[in-house]
Amino acid sequence: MKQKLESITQPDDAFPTYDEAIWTTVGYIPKGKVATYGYIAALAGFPRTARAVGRALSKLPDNTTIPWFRVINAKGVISFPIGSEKYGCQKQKLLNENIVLYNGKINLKRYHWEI
DNA sequence: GCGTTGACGGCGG
DNA sequence: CCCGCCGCCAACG
Repeated sequence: MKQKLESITQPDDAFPTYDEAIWTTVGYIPKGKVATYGYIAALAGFPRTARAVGRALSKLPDNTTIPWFRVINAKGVISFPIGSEKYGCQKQKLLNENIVLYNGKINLKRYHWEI
């Protein structure tokens, strides 16, 4: 993985596959910060593919080191059914980084990652 | 090729 | 602020 930050903004076939591009980009989200699906898609070089980002993340193995839990939707909400195991898992990982939810929502003004 | 399916986004009501 | 509708787009059957 020799890709550097600059390649995030200028992807041009910098990655072999769409999934690789997404996973790598997600890996750049700093601890304590979050990013929306659409934002990740744009940085990876595939604007308007927010939905596909979720699909790509769903392919990750359970033991992955990629911080998939730092990706939330544009409303600042975890994109899993409230109360589901996945939901609780993601919420816990975020809390571990001091990212708090207020009424189920994360304050994007405060926690969203900006390049 | 075509219709369906999502860990989505934005806008209007 | 909370829906709901519609647009988007990569997989999958």
